[in-house]
Amino acid sequence: MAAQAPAPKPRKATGSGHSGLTPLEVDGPVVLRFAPGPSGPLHLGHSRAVALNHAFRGIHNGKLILRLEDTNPTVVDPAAYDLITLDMEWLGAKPNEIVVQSDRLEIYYEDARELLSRDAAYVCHCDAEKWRELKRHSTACPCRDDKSASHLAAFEALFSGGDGIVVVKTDLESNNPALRDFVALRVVETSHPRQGSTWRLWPTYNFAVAVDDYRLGVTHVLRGKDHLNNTLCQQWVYRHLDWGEPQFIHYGLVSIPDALLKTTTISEGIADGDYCGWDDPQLATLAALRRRGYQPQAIMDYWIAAGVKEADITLSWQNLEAANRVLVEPEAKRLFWVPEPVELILEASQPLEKHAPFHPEHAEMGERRETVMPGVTILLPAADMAQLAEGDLLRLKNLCNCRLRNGQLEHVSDAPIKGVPILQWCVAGEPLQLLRPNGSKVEGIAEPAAAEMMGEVVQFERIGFVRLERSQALFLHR
RNA sequence: GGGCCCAUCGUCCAGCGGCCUAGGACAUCACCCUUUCAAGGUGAAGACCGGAGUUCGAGUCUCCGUGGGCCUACCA
Repeated sequence: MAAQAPAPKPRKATGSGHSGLTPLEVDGPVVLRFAPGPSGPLHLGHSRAVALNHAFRGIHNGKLILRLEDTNPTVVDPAAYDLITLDMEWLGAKPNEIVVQSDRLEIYYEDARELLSRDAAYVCHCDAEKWRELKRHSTACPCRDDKSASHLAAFEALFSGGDGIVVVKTDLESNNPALRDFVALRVVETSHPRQGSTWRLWPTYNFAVAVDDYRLGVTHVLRGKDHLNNTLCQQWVYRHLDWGEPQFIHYGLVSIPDALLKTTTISEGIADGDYCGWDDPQLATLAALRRRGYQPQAIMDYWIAAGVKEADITLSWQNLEAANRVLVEPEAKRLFWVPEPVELILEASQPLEKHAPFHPEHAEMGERRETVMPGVTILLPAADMAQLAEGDLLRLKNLCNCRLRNGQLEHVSDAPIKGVPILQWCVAGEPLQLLRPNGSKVEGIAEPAAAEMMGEVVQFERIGFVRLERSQALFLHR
């Protein structure tokens, strides 16, 4: 309910600071929608729309519809319906209702008939190129004002065969070429993953969106600025049909550096073996971020902080990482991981005890204990060892101080000594390959405790946060 | 070519005519702390795209310029 405000205050500010969002102008219940095309799972770019719509649903105790826009049978990925739903749930934005456009074709047909009978649309049989060319010069095609034929009859004929499109009349004179007459329905013979070949007449984006937003009772259309002209087109449908309009709100475009977001390119890359799947850690799909250990809350918070300004913005990975670090740091267990290990024998007169806390500030999280016997082989990072020379002192972290002599480690003492280089080490452990988002891989050995933490986000000391998987550690961020 | 939208520190946000000698977060730099190069503490550096106007007064309003983005599909 939105009944808290006696009068809907236009441009109400105040909202900055808390959730950060300025509440919507409301007059009754709020219905929002997130409307992706099911051509693949969601990526980081989509998550902004999810975050904003979800946040406003929360503020106004409204309803959020997930609308799957699958009116182009040629680009539908049947798996995407479930993947998208799952991604939304992961983000904590489970929709109240899911609608699929291909289930609603008859609704679009009905509204198309109404448009035709009101002379607000026409059936056109012209060549596509020619029609476009005429439009470019603000001139009507012969079909547009052909009163001799029944456009309604021509429309019905399209169901059984033949070519033709249904066009919504707008203003051909408009000096904005993007707004002159637009196609509402066209023939697509390709079989649809959900509908098969039951239908051959499919609505286009602008028409289906206008119909659905109205028919589903959407009160606030919140979407990117790239839809500015689409909104103008869609408003023609509202006017032709005497429909009340929802409130249209546009936020600026986001540019996401170093990220491949184009669904078709990704799926090609998967097919070619460049990526292991939608969750390949090199990608910026939500599946990939989830797999690497990103917390949904970090992503949601990031977008809420960005708000709904109309200025275009650039995503800062660093800032997103910082938001995630805040969430992950208090929970992540610390672990040694020795990259590209070199082997050295430990010389000691008695067994040594390792006591390493899982978290330096949370003793209650326990510690890693290990008894190290004299004579065992210690694994140390090759890069660190390269810095040391014969006779140097070094400290095996949380264990003891050693002197490097004759290719061996000579136990010297146990208490830490100021100024002595501290190295991570392990005796034996889990071979774990570190996989960075740029695709690079480093072999290494993690201490045995890692075996019990599969699936968890942990912090490899001096490396950064990673999420553990079977034989891999997926790099999250520093 | 045409149209639409936008313009404050590196990034994101705040600022809605005087409270701004422009504030915050993250990033950066320095120092402190530290058996992690994480976290934490202290401090520093860092922006109103340009030009006209309106006004007693402009980051805040108007116009022009410049820059950027998007749309101009029988894609979504």
